[in-house]
Amino acid sequence: MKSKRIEPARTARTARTARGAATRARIVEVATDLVRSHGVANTSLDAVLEACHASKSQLYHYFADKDDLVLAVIQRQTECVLAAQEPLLRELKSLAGLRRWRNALVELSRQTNCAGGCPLGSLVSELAESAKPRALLAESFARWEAHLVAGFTTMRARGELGSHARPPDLATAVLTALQGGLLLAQTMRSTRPLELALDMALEHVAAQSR
Amino acid sequence: MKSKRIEPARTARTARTARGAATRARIVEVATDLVRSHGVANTSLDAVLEACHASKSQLYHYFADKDDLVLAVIQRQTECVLAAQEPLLRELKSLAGLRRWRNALVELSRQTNCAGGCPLGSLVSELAESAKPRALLAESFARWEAHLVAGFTTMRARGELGSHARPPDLATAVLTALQGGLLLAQTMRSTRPLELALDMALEHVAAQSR
DNA sequence: CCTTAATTGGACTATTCAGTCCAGTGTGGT
DNA sequence: ACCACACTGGACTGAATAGTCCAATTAAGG
Repeated sequence: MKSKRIEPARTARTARTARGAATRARIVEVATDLVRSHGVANTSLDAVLEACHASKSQLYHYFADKDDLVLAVIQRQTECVLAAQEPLLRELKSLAGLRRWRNALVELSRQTNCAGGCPLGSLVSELAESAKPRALLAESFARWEAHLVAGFTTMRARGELGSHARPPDLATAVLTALQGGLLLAQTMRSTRPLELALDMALEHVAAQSR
Repeated sequence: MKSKRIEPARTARTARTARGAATRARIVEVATDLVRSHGVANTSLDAVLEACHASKSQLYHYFADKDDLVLAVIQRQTECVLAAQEPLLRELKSLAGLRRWRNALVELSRQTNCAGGCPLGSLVSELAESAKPRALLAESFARWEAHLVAGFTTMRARGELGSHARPPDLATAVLTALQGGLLLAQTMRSTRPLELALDMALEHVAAQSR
C-alpha cells in the first residue's frame, strides 16, 4: 500500500515563461528518446538531465516525481507515433491504401533491422500494471484505432466494405496484428512475422467486402 | 563497450549435490515468479533471496551474475508456458480443436482480469535488445510455433486444410494474433481485443481449408 | 573416521539513483 | 528601477542494489 495522497502532493508547477516551457519540453523530449531505447526502468533521471543539460531542480520544478515524468513521456511518445502514422493513416480509405500502409510498416521495420518494436507497445508490458500509465496507453491505442475506424467507415460508405462490416472491430483486429507482428519480428529479428500478421489482417478486412 | 570476456568469466558452478540442485531450483522458481509479476528490472536479487530464504553466496554460487539468472528465468518461464499450453496444444488437430484453444485462452484472460499479458511476450520488450536473452526468447517462440505447426500439418494431412496451406506461416500468424491480442487486452483491460485477434486468426486458418 | 570439496550465512563495499534543499540568477510587470 | 516570483545550479541525503569475501557448516567417498 503506497498512499501518495497523504503527502501535500508535491508541486509540479507548469511553465510560466517561454524559457521555462522550453526547458520542460527539452526534458520530456530527451526522456522520451532514452525511454524508447532503454525502457523506463533503465532510464535514470540523472541520465536524462545530463543528456539535456538540465539540473535536478529544473526537473523537479516541472514534475512531481519520476512517475509524473513518465506520464509526460507516454503522451509525447503517443504524439510521435501518431504523427509518424499520420501520412499513412490519411490515405487509409481503400484496400489499396491499406496495402500501402502494410508495405510502409514492413519497410520501416526492415530499415531498423526489426529492433525496438512499437514504442507504445513496448511501454505496455512495463507499465500496464500501474493505473495511470495504463489508462494513458489505453487512450493512445484508442486514438490510433480511431484513425483506422475512420478509414474503414469511409470504405464501407464507398461500398468497398459490406454494410455488415464493423469498423471498430476491424480496427482492433488490425491493431492487434500489427502489435503482435512487431513483437515477434523484434524477437526473431525478421520482418516475416510482421508481414504474415499484416497480410492476415488485410485478408480479414478484405473478407468483409461484399 | 562492455567487454565481459576480459574477466575470468566468473564461476557459475553447476550443482553437484541434491541439496545444491534444490537450492538452485528454488532460486530460479522464485525469481521466475517475481519477474513475471514485476518485470526483470523491478526484481532485485535481494527480494528473490529473501523470498526463497537463500543467501547471496548461494545465488552467486550457481549464477555468474543477474543476467545469468535471467537466462535461467527465461528458460523456466518457457517451460511453464509450454507446459500450460500442452493440454490445449495436444488437441490442436482440427478447426474444432483450434476453437477450443481460442476459448480456453480467452477464458484464462478473463479470469486474470486481462492482467499480465503473456509471460514470454512481456519479457520481449524488456530483453529483446540483449543478444542472449533475445536468442533464448526466439527459441521459446519457435518451440511454441512448432506445436502449432504440428497441428496444422496434421490438419492438412487429414484434408481439413488444402494442400497449398503452409503450416509454418499459419503458425506464425496465429502466434502474432495471440501476442497482439494479449497486449491490447492487457492495455484495455478487456478480453475483446484478444477475442477479435484470435477470431481473425481462426478465420485465416479456416480460409485455407479446401 | 577423515579429508576434500560443495554449500551456506551474512557482513561488507562500491555505486547508482530518486528525491531534497537552498542559495543564486534571470525576467516580467508596474 | 524595483520587486516578486519563475527559474536554475549543484551539492547533499538516504535508500537500494549488484557484487565480493571469508569463515563456518554440511555432505560424500575412501
